[in-house]
Amino acid sequence: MAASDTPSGLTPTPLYREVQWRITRALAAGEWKPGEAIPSEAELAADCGVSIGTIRRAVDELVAGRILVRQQGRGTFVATHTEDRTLFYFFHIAGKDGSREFPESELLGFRKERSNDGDEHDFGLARGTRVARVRNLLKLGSRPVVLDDITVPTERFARLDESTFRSREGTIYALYQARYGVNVVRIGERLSAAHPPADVAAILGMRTNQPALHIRRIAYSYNDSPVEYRHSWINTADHEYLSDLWKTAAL
Amino acid sequence: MAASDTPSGLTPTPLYREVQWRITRALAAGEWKPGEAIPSEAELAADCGVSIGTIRRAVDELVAGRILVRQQGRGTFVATHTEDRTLFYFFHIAGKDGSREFPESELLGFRKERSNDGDEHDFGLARGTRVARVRNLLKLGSRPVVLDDITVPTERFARLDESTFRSREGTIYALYQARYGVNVVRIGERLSAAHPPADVAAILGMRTNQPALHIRRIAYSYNDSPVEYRHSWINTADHEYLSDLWKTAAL
DNA sequence: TTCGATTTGTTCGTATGTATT
DNA sequence: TAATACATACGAACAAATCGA
Repeated sequence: MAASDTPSGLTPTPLYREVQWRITRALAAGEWKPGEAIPSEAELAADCGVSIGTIRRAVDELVAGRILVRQQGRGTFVATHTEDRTLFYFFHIAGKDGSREFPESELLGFRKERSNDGDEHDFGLARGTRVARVRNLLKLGSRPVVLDDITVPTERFARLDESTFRSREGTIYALYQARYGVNVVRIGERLSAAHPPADVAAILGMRTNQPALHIRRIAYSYNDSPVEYRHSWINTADHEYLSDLWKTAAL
Repeated sequence: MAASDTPSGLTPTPLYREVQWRITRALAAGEWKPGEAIPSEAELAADCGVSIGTIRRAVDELVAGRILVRQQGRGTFVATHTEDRTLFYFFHIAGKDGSREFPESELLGFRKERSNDGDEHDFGLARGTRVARVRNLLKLGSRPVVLDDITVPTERFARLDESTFRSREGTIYALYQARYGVNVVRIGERLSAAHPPADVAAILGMRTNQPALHIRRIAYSYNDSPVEYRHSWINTADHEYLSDLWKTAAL
């Protein structure tokens, strides 16, 4: 690999980071699809003209970032949105009794329109962008707990429509991944407490003078490019939001 | 290092993990104090009878878990509770305008007593344990935002008293670390929305029918041993709770 | 200021073990 | 069984940062 990017005077970028970049770019370009194996370490080493150790070092960080998954004897794979992964990294709601289950999903609304001042204010999304609006309810133990109002710019999602959403199997991010090649790898969330709007309260079986948890979420794909925006309302009568599930492996 | 722990039939524990264990035990035993350097990689390698590469592998995970900090040319150090670290890993409140500042702290109460049913229910802390109760207010921009009700078993904190708390410099975790050798390395938090109790509302300048963010926090030291329990109430009129500041380095 | 010793950071190479197909 | 792929471990060499003589 050409040791090109040395921004004059500064210390040169380590080889393993250049390799990491290269892999990330290939991932973003859809060169290897979710669920597929990427080339073996030996192959990558040959392609990049570096040692296997350097490849491992590059892949290590992508594995830590849950972008790739290694399996001894099989290969290294592009991470997919399985239920397990969702439950652990993208769904932070648990029962106050400690229960941790996968939610049922119910599509309540779908429409297409242009983004407005609210989107710009809440998420920094430029006004006038073509977006789809999705209202989705999540139930736990057959009771409504989370209401998601999703805004997704349609640019990266060709021919996104209601039936696609309604007939999907698995999670919404799995749909993005399988159908549109958009891979959500990280989310950022900002939480506050507030009284829910009347329509939301009605859906969640709350009164409007009861406190609810409100979340603004931005979902990112490779290279921290944002792909989806969400307002969530959560009835925390019997459930909680978990933060720092961490346990960074480090005993 | 003796390859002892091979639970019969299962794959043997990797060497680097045994080394990691050994380092963690030494840390927990206070062999190296926060801020101090641990022995050099070459030294550790000699002591443990393994190669430097294996030492690096062991230390890598501890660095990822923010238990150790490496500095090229200087050495590897036990992490300390600086303001920067606190702001990033243990204080998740930011202004809705995006501002991120270090809070002022004000001690509102201190007493010692025995733990009760509430502690057992909320945190699984055994009844009748000797604990200190600390009420601490955090202000942002000179306005009250977070009220912490802290419960800490006094077993690991010899001669903990109010004046120690009041006259401390820096954060509470820095106090634990500097004065009692107790190093908080990880926290787990559970969030919900609720109406604040009257006394809390008064302190935070809220009405009791306004929604507030409530957090149950458990702070852990090495080996996931819990050292402190906390109830926090947050006025989210102008502030939010940030989750997944992540950016796991993985571009 | 210079220099040398120390320490971590990067890269390479090799050998062997374990899991999968 | 054999081939493939990742996992572990060792060693060597040099680069870069730090610090004290």
